[in-house]
Amino acid sequence: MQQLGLARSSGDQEPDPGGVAGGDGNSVAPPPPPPPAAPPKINVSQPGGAAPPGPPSLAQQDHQQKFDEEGGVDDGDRGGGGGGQRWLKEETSALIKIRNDMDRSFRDSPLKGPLWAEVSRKLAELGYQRSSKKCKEKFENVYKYYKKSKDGRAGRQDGKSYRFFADMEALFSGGGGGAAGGTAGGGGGSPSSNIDHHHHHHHPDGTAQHELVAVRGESGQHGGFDPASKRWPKPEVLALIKLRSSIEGKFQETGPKGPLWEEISSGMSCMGYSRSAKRCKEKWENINKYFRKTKDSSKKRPENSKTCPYFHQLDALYRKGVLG
DNA sequence: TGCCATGTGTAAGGGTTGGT
DNA sequence: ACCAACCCTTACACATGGCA
Repeated sequence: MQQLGLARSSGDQEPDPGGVAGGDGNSVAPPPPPPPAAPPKINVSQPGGAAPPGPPSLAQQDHQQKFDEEGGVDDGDRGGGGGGQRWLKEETSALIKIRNDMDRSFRDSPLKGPLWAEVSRKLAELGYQRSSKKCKEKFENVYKYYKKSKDGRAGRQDGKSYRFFADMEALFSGGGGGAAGGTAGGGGGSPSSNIDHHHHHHHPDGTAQHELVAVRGESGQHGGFDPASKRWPKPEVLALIKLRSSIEGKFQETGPKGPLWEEISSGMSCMGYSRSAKRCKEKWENINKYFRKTKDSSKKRPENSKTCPYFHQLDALYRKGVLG
């Protein structure tokens, strides 16, 4: 998740990405008025102001500072005074439930920031003060443990003993998302996108084509195609590369390129992928950008590198002179 | 005007660190 | 072992500026 560090350094505007959408964190989705009830905030594990782990780097310090400011003002992650960083069991369960209830929104919205602000707000209504960032972070960590347990990579032999396993299972295994609106499973937030939810893509606007794509568009690492997601599944990228390189000759000719991208878009459409000419062009530019970047920087790129999966395709095409 | 390169902001995945 | 917090990296969409 987080490129939090980076995001912070630049936008620091608040751990909360929602900033973009208009307001959260500092300004974004201002946390609602403090809940009537005083937060339980019993979790005090780090007396007297939880010292940041380890020697903070400059960036860290900066972050820490901002974070403190933030915490002090609106989100107050540490309740009444101090260091209460640890999440209570009930608190975590509440978080999971809220996230579960909002699953639909998480899947449909490309911007999660405001949604985490909403989660934070709902949590506050229950008396737990946690910033949107903390909610997001906590959920991601819970998800990591859940996934680890599920994969049997947990420390214990009985991986499924993770205390919140059941809660998470309810959310991801199909039973949960229910409350959120029908489609179970998928999950949308960050972590959930990682889960196998190929069959749950009934986007409100879901067209037959989307369904088709959902079936064929399984990207290796990111699961199925999600209409709500802008991400290009690997097969789709490969299709684009194939189409684009097949008419490279036309691109070499002078003249407007727009029609060519329209042609590619149509070709994509024939293959079951719905992408506008503009998107195709944009994606093409991006993958080439990454390709060049990767090629320039990583002379030591491992053959089986998982990143930039189309590296070899592009590399081969450039070598052959198909592209140029 | 269209293309291209570059910058920015955000999302997401994986991993690490240090305290409990 | 669990957990909170953080770091790093990749990927994407969108905006912008330079250039032919």
